[in-house]
Amino acid sequence: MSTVTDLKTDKYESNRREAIRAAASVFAAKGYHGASTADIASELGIKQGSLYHYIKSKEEALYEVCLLGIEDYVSRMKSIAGSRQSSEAKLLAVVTSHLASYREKNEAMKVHNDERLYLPKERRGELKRLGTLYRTLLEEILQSGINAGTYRADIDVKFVSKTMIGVCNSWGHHLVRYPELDMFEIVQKCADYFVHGLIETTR
Amino acid sequence: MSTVTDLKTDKYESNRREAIRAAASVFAAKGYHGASTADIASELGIKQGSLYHYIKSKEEALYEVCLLGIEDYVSRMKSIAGSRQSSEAKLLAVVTSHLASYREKNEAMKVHNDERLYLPKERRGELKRLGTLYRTLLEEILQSGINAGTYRADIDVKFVSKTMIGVCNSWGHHLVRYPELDMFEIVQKCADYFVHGLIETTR
DNA sequence: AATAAATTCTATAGATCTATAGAATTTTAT
DNA sequence: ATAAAATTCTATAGATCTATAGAATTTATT
Repeated sequence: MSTVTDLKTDKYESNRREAIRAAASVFAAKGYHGASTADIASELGIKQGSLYHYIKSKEEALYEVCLLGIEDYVSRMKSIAGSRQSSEAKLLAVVTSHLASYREKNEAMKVHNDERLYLPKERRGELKRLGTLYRTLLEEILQSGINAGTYRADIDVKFVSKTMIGVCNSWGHHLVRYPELDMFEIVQKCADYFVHGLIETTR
Repeated sequence: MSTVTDLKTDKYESNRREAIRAAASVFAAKGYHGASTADIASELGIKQGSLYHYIKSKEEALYEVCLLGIEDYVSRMKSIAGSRQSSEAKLLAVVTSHLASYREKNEAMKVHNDERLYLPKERRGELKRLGTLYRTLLEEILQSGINAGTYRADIDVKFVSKTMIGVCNSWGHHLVRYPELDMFEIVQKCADYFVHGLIETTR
């Protein structure tokens, strides 16, 4: 009996997830305001009005997309941060995870970064919490690299972490827009560049 | 007589520029699709319909804003690239110019970066040309640094230039959003980080 | 097969929003 | 001061677009 109820619920939930993914795709392509609920419905092969069986409002859809975009990305960061590796290995893993996130669930990530500010402030609390958590964990990785003597003691970890996130998002956009780009090549170059910079040294 | 005509023309042109600037401000705050022509008119203190005395369409306004956003920014790059300084000095100047551009005409720059893809492709030719020119000039600066032995010979100049532009745009966004940020501090840190990276070296 | 529940559809109210036309007003030129 | 030109306004046609209500249809249960 409970099995029956669960099955029904599961189907609804799975349809709902489909709807959120369709919204992600449409928002990523046209922007939140440029996209219509008819576009989303059309992506799902249903009529505009039917969409409201799964979402309460267009804004709710945006919120769900943004959450989807950042959640698994933060959880990956958590497991990297908690792992036993060198700071350098962690950094490489972070960049890989960040760019892979764009490649795999690219639309939701993009929407999170480009459109979340269109949500009313009251609705951004959880997103902000997750974003800050992500950056804090990255800062800790950097700090431990400094403590280990691998990285320069005079770097501003907050500045560097924000810069790295900016770089990853920038390349993430390129990856979404140009599917022919080789993700691993970019990851490699980013990590190398983050660590060694431009300058010629005797290594 | 021609003076008279010129004066009139000048006034119209100056009003038109005002309208473009208002559009920049509104597009930056609400996004192209989220902003209405009524918003722009209201910023100017006129009625929605009156706006069309100065622009042919909302899309034309977006185009003009994007052009405004990138033009002077490219011309500054030209003069830096053509100047007689070391590659390192040029790089610092580029970052300064890029971020200052955000600080001064911040809205148009932001709109260029965030909204230009909403223009139909046919209308993006000139913008693309200017953007590519900018990147090419940056690549030349990097290459001359390599040739001079200052920078590592094994860096991918195209990759690095794109990354730098990404970083500048990312910090540009922060600068627009948080006016309390110290631009010169960020410029300094970016330049340092670009060149030296994270790694501890005996310098 | 009959009944209940879930899903989708149609139709629409009520707000937009862009662009235009022509009238009213303000500014400039004679 | 009068005429001409430029600017702004009002009003509106014609397209949107979101969200809802209730009917029709499909799917699941007994």
